Amino acid sequence: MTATELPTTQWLTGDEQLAWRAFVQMYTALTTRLNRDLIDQSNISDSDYAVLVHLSESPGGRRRAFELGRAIHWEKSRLSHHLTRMARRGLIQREDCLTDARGAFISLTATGWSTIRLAAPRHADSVRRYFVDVLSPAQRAAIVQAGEAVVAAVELAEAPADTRPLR
Amino acid sequence: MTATELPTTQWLTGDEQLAWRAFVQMYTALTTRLNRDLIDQSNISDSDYAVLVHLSESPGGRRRAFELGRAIHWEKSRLSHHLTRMARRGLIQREDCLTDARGAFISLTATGWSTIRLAAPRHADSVRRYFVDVLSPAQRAAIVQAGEAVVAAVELAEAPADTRPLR
DNA sequence: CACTGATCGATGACGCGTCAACCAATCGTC
DNA sequence: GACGATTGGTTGACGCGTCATCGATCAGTG
Repeated sequence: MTATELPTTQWLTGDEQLAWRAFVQMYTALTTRLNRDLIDQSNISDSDYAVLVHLSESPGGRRRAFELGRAIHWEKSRLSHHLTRMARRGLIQREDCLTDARGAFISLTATGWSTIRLAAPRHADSVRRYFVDVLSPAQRAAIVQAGEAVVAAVELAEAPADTRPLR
Repeated sequence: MTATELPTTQWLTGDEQLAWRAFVQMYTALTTRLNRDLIDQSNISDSDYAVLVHLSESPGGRRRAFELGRAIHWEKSRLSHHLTRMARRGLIQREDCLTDARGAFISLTATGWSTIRLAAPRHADSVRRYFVDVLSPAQRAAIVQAGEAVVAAVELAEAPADTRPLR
């Protein structure tokens, strides 16, 4: 939802602004639409989806909470809250970890399994419909490269100063 | 935050998946980072920023609430809630509309003005640093075109069925 | 003028995400 | 093996976004 820049304030040049606005519009349209499809078709949010997919690809549909958190880049408190809500809806359950008494395993319930199995292909259809199918191979390639460059720039900024090359 | 697809479940082909994941990673990295910069540097969220920018570019720093909502694509209830919070922080204020007794004008306060004037150039720097400067002109052009295609596809799905071409 | 329907906006309830604080267990070091 | 630091995880408070509902006003029609 980051700010739609508006044309009259030229903090960015015309070209730069055009690209930035296109990008913002693209991802807002895309994410709101995909989330809407997910809710309408499968009654889960995109956050639920991320958790379910990751668990469904873990051995036994089961994984340590902290691993899950790392995999989907959520902080532990957000994860804990969300798991509580998903458990309440019967999608996942918590289990004790025998080898580390602090830890918890998160595992899919039968409901969780059937939910993700129904949701995944529908979601893939949506992704194809609004994204993959409307882009040329060249455009997709450009996005892959752009993604690498942007992620690298952001990670550079996030690295602590002493591990970062001078500039 | 829409779901990170994971490699082992091939609902999308390798190439498709690559592009989709690159896109998701790009916008999550970008939006969280930009929002963080905005909060750290200017003590406002990206939502605040969108409102402030739009008002600052309206005549007299003043605009009808519903126009504001349309411009930034917010539903009226979200807007109303957010304006309440921004008013509480002294960034904006509500004024009566003389020509339409239902309506409200939203206007920047002095604090709102100074906030956006400080925030905008810093935000532009961030956009340049993480996005504009790391992309080639060709990549930017590809993003502009991709954005148009995606937005068109989404809007097509959102148009009511009877205004939509058969397929 | 009266009626109907649409529009502008606010509100309450509720799920979500962040922050700060906390507890318990584990690891590293001496 | 004791002790401080780190790690895994939960909780409560609070701001945010969505939904449903509501009140008030306006516009169009007869």
